[in-house]
Amino acid sequence: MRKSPEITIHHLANELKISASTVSRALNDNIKISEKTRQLVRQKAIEMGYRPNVLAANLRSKKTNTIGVVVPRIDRYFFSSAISGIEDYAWTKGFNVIITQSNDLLLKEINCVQTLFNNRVDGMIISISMQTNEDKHLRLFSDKNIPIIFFDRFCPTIDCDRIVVDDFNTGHKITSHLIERGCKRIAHIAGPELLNIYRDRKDGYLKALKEAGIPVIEGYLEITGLTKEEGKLAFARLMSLPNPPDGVFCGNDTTALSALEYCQINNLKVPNDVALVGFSDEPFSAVVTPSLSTVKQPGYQMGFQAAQKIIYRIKNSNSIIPFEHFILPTQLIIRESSK
Amino acid sequence: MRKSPEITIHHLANELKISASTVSRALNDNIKISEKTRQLVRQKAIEMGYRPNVLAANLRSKKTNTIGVVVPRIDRYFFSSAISGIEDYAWTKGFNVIITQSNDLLLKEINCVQTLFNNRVDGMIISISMQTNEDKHLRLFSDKNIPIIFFDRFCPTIDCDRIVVDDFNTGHKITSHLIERGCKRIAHIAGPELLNIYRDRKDGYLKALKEAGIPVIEGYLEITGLTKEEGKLAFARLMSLPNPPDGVFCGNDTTALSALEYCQINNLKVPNDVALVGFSDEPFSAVVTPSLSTVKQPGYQMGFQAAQKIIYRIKNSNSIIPFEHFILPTQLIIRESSK
DNA sequence: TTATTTTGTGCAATCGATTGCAAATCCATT
DNA sequence: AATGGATTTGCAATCGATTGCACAAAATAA
Repeated sequence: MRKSPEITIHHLANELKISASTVSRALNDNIKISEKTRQLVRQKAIEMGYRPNVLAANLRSKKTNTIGVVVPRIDRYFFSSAISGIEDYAWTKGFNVIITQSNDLLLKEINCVQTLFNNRVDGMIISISMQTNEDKHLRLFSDKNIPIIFFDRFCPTIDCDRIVVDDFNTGHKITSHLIERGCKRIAHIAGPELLNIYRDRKDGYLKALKEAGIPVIEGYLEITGLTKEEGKLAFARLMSLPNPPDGVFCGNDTTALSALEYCQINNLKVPNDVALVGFSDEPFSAVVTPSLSTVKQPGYQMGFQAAQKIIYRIKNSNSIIPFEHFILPTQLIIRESSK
Repeated sequence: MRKSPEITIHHLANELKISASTVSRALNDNIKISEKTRQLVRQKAIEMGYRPNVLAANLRSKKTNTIGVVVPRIDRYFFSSAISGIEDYAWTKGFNVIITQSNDLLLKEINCVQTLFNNRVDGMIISISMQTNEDKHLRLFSDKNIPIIFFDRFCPTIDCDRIVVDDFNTGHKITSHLIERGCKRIAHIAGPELLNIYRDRKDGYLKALKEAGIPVIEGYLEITGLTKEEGKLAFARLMSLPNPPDGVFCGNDTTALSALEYCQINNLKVPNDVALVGFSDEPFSAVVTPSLSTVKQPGYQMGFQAAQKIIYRIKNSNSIIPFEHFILPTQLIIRESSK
């Protein structure tokens, strides 16, 4: 294990017979340094294989050039594509990205946030867990004016930037679509009331029904955790009602898929016996049979934009920028399951 | 913007009328500190809301408690689940994870590695890009004895730990399976020769044919980038041969899916006209019609294990541990497309 | 030539924690 | 009470870069 002497600005300074401060300034393109010495230092730095010690610089400048990310699960397509967007933009600005996952557990989320805080990330991009019903951990950041940006799932009691899709109107759009295609009895498998996204989708559903003069039938609204299993059970309950629905708006693609599987097993024709619409446009939705109508959420863009916004805030932390709530459009994709 | 005075060990020291060194040691459970003062310091730290400055500690100790990860794309299920595994384990050991993606470009990969190096990660877990045909950037790490662990796709010229699946035997297994089910003319859509995984799969394919005494037919081996588009073209070429195959081993599930789509459009029955097997068990593979035979790769476990190994190495950097090549088993999942 | 700017560099403190070595304290033993 | 040894604690240097302020050098003006 041969020791490689790590080159510091002091080594450069010695070689060039100038002070370390000058070296530091030269490397940072400080205007007070003459072009001549700047070149000299540059040259020497390359020659000696100098590499700046990020840690020391961070300690002094109290910046880490790092943004923290908390998502429920990394391996879900919507989130991984958002992360991809975050990483791609952060990259261009020389920022690092630390990823953590909450597994949709409040306790783990608190832990993640705490870790990011301790590691002094310059900002945090977060999509909260299904259990998050408190905001104490998030205040760690907001109290210290460290930027937070929520994407998709947000905590309403924290005042900061948000990037979401228009879940309300999308829920409305989906329901209207089912009505237009002739469905008379439309049910909805919703997610936890706690989360804005599921609440909004449900409200959009209710509004569309109301506008069309369709009464909400007892038992047509299922509130679940939107897992495969819960979806299957909820759909089974719906279909064994005395008057089962002929159209179901599923809270996500996973539950729509379980519904599809239930139909296959029970010999129900989709969309003729019951039409189905999901949410998120998972990679499988386009390729199942029948293909699944769903809503495309711009995951990558949301991540990209969140990164843009947070880095902008970090770089302009002295100026007061009013918080913004970005609402990105969704795209209803009508496929076989509701044609 | 009210300034919150950041508490340091010096503040604690002042309050307790002891030295900062004692505080530091007490907080780090140094044995030379009496139980009494240890408790006192602990108490005070909580009371004053002390939080250690990770940056300062890192600077001094030359450790960052961070591992860097480079994957071709974050939003591919195999990789995102591997990352999930890495994150889950690293979490338990108090390590952070910095994620970067190469987008399967050598240049970007070099950049990623450089950044991780500059940020002084304690170790790097990497799956190389499709273009990687040099190792200079990787030597940055190996030359300085900073641990590298490859997973899935590795660079053969760098001597270090690897975690891979047995692509050769899996390729063999897939091909044998096609032979056993009665296929007489078996083609293979392979990936770039550069990558071990694709080369091994192809060699397994060839070996199985040889063992069965089946000659390799001219034009039955397509080498592609394994994208959806290239897959479709390659499959089309195969099917328009004078003597088209009745079984195709596709290099991954994406190309298997394009094959499936081609068959649907061209009215070919799967598996009767042509049987298909993919690789990776993407989420969509189980739910397409017909469902896709494929191979399950333990992405999560590979990530988890890579994290275990690298953290072990980091914590035992003074001792010499011989490099290991872990070969994890795969699971052939036979579904409708090759039944 | 002298006075006044402008421009370029250096000094030394600082960021917050860690650590080798020395010094101080404690307790037991003679 | 004095000595010896074990146990605790403090001093001060260190990690490597940044930065306010002072000062020197060069350029300009008087």
